[in-house]
Amino acid sequence: MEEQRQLDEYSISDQMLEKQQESSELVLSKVETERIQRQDNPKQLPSSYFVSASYDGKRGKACINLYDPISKRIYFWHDTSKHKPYLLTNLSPYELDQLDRVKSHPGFDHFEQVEKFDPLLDKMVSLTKVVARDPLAIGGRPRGCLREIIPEDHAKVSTPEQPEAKVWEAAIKYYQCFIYDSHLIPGTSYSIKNGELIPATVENTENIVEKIQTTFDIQEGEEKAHIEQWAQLLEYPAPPFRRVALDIEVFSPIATRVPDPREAPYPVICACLTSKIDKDQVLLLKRKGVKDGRERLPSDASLKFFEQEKDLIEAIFKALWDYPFVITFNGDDFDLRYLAHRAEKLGIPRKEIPIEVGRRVCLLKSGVHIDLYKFFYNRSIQIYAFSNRYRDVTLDDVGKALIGLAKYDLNKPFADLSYSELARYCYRDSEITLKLTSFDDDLVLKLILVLARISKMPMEDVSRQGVSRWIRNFLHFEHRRRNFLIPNKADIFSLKGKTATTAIIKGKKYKGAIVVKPVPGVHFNVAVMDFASLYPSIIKIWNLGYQTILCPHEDDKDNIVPGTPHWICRKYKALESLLIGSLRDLRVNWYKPKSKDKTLSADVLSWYNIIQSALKVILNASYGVFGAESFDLYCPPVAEATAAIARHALTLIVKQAHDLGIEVLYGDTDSVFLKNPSREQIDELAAWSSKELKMSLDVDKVYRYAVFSSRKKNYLGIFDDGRVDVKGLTGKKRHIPRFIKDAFNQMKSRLGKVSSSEEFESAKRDIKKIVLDRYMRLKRREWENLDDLAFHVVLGEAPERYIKTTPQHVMVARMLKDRDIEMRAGDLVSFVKIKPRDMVVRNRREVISVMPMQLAADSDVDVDKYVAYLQSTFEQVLDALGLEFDEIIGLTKLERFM
DNA sequence: ATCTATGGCAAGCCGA
DNA sequence: TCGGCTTGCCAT
Repeated sequence: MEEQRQLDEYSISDQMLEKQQESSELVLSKVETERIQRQDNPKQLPSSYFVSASYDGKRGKACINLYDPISKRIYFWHDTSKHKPYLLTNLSPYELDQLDRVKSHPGFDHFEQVEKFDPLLDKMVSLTKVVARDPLAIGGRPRGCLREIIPEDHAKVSTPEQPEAKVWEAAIKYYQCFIYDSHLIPGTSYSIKNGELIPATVENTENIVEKIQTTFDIQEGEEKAHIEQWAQLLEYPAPPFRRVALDIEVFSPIATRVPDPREAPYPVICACLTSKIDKDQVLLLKRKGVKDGRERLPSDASLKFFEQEKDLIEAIFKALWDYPFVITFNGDDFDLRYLAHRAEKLGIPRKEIPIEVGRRVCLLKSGVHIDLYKFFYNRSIQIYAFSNRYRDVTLDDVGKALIGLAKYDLNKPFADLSYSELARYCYRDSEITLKLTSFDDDLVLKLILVLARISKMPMEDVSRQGVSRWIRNFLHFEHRRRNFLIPNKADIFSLKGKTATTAIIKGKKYKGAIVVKPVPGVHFNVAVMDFASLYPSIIKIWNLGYQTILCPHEDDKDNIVPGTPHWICRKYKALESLLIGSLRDLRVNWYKPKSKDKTLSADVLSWYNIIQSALKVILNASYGVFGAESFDLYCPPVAEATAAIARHALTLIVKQAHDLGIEVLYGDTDSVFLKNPSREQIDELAAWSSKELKMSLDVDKVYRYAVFSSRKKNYLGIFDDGRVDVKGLTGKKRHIPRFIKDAFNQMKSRLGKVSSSEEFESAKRDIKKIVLDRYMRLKRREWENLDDLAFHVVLGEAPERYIKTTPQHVMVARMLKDRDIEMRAGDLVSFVKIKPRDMVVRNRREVISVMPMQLAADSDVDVDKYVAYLQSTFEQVLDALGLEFDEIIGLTKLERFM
């Protein structure tokens, strides 16, 4: 059966390929029509991945995109049930009847009475479900939708003593609503049998889930059931993704300016489509006066010239119709948007354009578009999935950091490039884009797939939206599954919005973590113990959630969170606690250890590593979202309680360590640094933590020695193998000039070679030499390259938005603007420090002490400023080593006199 | 339209 | 001149 089906699929796709190859022009629409018909609502479909969802306005139905990993095609399935968009309201059908604009609303369908459990009020409530024919009738339009009409109109007809009309669940995207109500899980497989969608199961998965279950035998009831459900999702295999990466280049008369994609005023001059499986395509537009050039393309790419831009674009579109996954870097805002508008301008009919242009996104009509810029821009992804390995979210920087592939350097504008130079440049971009999805066994796409499963979101959304949306959506899913009313943000806040602690930082909502003052000096044999996943553990163990904190039960008011007046419910388990807690357990007790288990095959290891990093990303954000106003279940006391319990736990651990006779050198939030502890002491402390705090405290790392100054969040830790952890020191910050950073790194590697206190003396001598050498080179103005002295600071905002002060990098941006170089929020500004001088900047006289790199000369440099930087950078470490900067350089002054 | 949190350090601006 | 405030970058 299986084989037969495969053959059929392949023969169909082969035929199609041939057809397309026969004549590349005009046939497109015919072929496409045929294909779309075949793709649309097949009566039968073997197990295929639910990758995306949308609302089909023409049919008034939710539409699911299914990716068949065998034929490697996308198929569409439309909802066959009577599911419709709706909202909930406290008005009865009778009351709603009085509101003219409701029943006469063109999108209105009918009323239903429903019972839901309200987690805020802790009781069942009777509500009316107002069902509509299309989602826009519920909300989404600027005016005149039901979610606004109901409260507005009711206020007009009701008496003051009547309760006001409220609506719930009225701002949920329709396809999400459909996913929740139908219990569909994006990222997993479904087959179609006789037109109906059926969940698919994989036998092998079941076995592993069983194994996981036995690991968690200690857990009981609900918790265990959830662990099992998550495990089932996560163990489910991932398909091979058939994909193409696209990059285009557009002509621009002004070299520094990228044409506006909404206008699409100039021709597309080059496009590259890279898949590495099919033949890569380089498409070039013939233009007058352009040289061929000599640069060579990889032999597996095919080069094609077009006389007409329209033909070139149609060739791109052919691929966009064909591939189930299309990868771009900034395609939402540029490539796809430009192509769509340009195509329209050239008279290509709308229905032959494969792109759906949205306000902020560009989606594909027959596939999934992943814009890697959006994905890598996500701070949680940047920090927790890729440990800050890339700094700027540019193709060049991300490419260099993750796959070691940089963009081609261009030293002239596009207009001056030969065909081969242009092709090589564009091809490299598409190559980087593709490889960013394929490295480490398709890590990025699999990560997106796993996140789609957890969050219950389509792959497109999960790759574009932030972690707070992911968390919100799986909580929404759970609410619907249990017939819980999803509360309004305002209601949570008015009932449970007040925090009771004062933050140390001005302007913050509540008090955060503790940092233990470090013991300055050099300490040998330092063990760092930390709580595994502290905040998620607290949320789990203390049953935190908007429902359970400050609950309405009198007899729970004595169940107090230490350090706060808040109390916690004992009667119900909070959904947040349950879901975040079970994800935590799975990561800590299964996926994290398994991802390091050498007995597993490479495939399984890499898959487990993907899962554990997906969990890490979610868990690390899971506390913060409760303190984020943008989060739909915003509940500051939950965040506050989490932080308070963490302070409590850390304080107790520090005290307990002390009682066990261990010296605590330092601690931050969830960690304690222990000086030369014995095995027994470590075990005792860990045992005490499990018993008294119900949290596991493990040895995270051991330093051969650590160097502390008196500053918090500032230290060096040297591992046994000579690697050096540098935390918080100025020498590692990215805005510091390379000239200083280099010296700092020399010191760092020298410290890595020290293995005993006896060896310190010679290391100190070398370090003195390093510092002195830098100092002398500065004084003698002996730097190799002015760039080495550049500071690099990111503009947090647009230059004109700095009102209160004018920081140096902003001054630099303004100086550049006078020379027509525009700097925007997020740009990195590079400058050197100079002796103060008067200058006119933006028509104002200013005293400036900085100079943009573009304008600076060696003679401008204020050497003493750099000496001061050298001093402050090194003092953070010299302090602890018993060295003095002044002495190091003072010595030479004497010597010079002698 | 977009958005997890707070704590800590260094530098520089700017008004008292 | 001092000290509060703003800014950016980092730790967790």
